[in-house]
Amino acid sequence: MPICCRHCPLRSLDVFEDLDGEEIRALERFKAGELKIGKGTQIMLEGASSPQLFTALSGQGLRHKTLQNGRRQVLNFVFPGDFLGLQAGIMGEMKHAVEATTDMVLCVFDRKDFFGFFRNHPSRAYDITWIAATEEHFLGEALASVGQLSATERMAWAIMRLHARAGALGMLIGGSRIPMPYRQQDMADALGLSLVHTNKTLARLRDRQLASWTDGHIQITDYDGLARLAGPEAGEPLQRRPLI
Amino acid sequence: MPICCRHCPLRSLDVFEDLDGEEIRALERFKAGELKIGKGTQIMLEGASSPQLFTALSGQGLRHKTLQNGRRQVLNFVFPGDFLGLQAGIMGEMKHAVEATTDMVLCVFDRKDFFGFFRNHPSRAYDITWIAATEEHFLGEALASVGQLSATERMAWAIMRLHARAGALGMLIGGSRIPMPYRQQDMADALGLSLVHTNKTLARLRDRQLASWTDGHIQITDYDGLARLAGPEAGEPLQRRPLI
DNA sequence: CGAGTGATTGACGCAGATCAAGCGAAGTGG
DNA sequence: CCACTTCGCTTGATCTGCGTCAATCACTCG
Repeated sequence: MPICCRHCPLRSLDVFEDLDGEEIRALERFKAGELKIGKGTQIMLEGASSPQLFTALSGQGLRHKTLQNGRRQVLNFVFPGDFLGLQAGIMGEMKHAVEATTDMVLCVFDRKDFFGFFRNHPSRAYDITWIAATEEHFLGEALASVGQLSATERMAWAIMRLHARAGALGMLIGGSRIPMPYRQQDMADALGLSLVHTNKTLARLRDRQLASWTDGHIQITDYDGLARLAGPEAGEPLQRRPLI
Repeated sequence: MPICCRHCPLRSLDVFEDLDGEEIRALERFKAGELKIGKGTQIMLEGASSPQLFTALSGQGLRHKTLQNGRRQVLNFVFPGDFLGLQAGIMGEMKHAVEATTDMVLCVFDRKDFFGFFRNHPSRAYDITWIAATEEHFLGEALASVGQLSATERMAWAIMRLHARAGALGMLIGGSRIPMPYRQQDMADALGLSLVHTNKTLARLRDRQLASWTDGHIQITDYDGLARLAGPEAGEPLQRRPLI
């Protein structure tokens, strides 16, 4: 019943690197199963040492961490193909929580097999390091955005990134409509803005005919205008990347 | 003339994991040389594919990225033991710049040997992934600080982190005096604050007898008070970590 | 001694936070 | 099936933390 990795619908996408037959078989041996979860489910808790690692196969979610003062920082949005739990696998404990915002299907791996897999498959180990380095790069960009851009620019940056990611996964509707199964509060917590100001910033983007967020989707109406606000880096297409 | 890894003065510190003789010899073979650079030198440029990777042996520096609008985000401060250039090694191109703020000595590795080293030494590969995951974790914390904390709290957080890092490396003077070879502008760019407000925030910390930054050093005068501002996570001691 | 760099301090203005109220859609339980 | 609650979005009014501008001071260096 679980999808065999060789028939994984994600792997046929251009963004994901190809693997040869032997490599795929190794992955299938590593794979422990598949998990369907409902929207709103907590996938991993902050501070927990999850016994399992996951790859998102379908659905969306978000990574976030909660501070002592009750405030919350959204670190990233989770899309299909994302590898979840690397910190638990490597460092022994999750440093942020992961939660599903739609129903999701996850590919499950056992943490106890992780080190062996890493050791016996150096190319996959390299891929995992690539993923960690890329995640690090993303957080650096996010930090620069939150630290140095205005609310409007941050929002444009976030929309550009979401557009690039959704585009690479073939999730865009009509080329410019991005699935957004999140609340404005989630976006606010991602960009370090208040909910109210997030709402008003979105209203301004709508008035300026740049993009509008309605009904669970963001519709981009002026890509170049957004890109000008967001800075050049935000528009770059995603690099081809490994899929574990 | 270069220090042999087996006599590396850093490795005898408690924060760094031990390696057995064979592992050390492998590191020595990977090591291409040593580099002394003067303060102010650019070690790696944003966007460049550095032919070399480094480990900081002594001195301090900073990682930063520059935005299109001319503003700058400092991602992290560089301390001895830090591995520099992972992104160039893995992703082919640095996503941020690294610059020395004091004279530094760097341990040099050739990028062309990197993949082979990674493949032939799975434990080292694991260590490198550990480093990437830890760096990711740090950036997540930094993002949460910049996104959700007030100027005073951010400053307290930064000082706590610097204290922990300097302490683990035995760089503290009298247990609470942290070497700070940076300008207030650097701290401002790290915390997403203006220079003026950074200065005023420091003045407030000084008035409240929490910490004072003078003469290239931060003196902590009320550790618990700072910790209360910064949040519990900031005070945690550093995990033991690999040294490449 | 003049020029440059970094720290410091005051005055002022604004982007964005906070407070408050209202709205529609979607439960939900009696 | 209809009150009643809850949740998320929207909008206006007000407040404030922090940015910006500007001037001064202390040091260092050629």
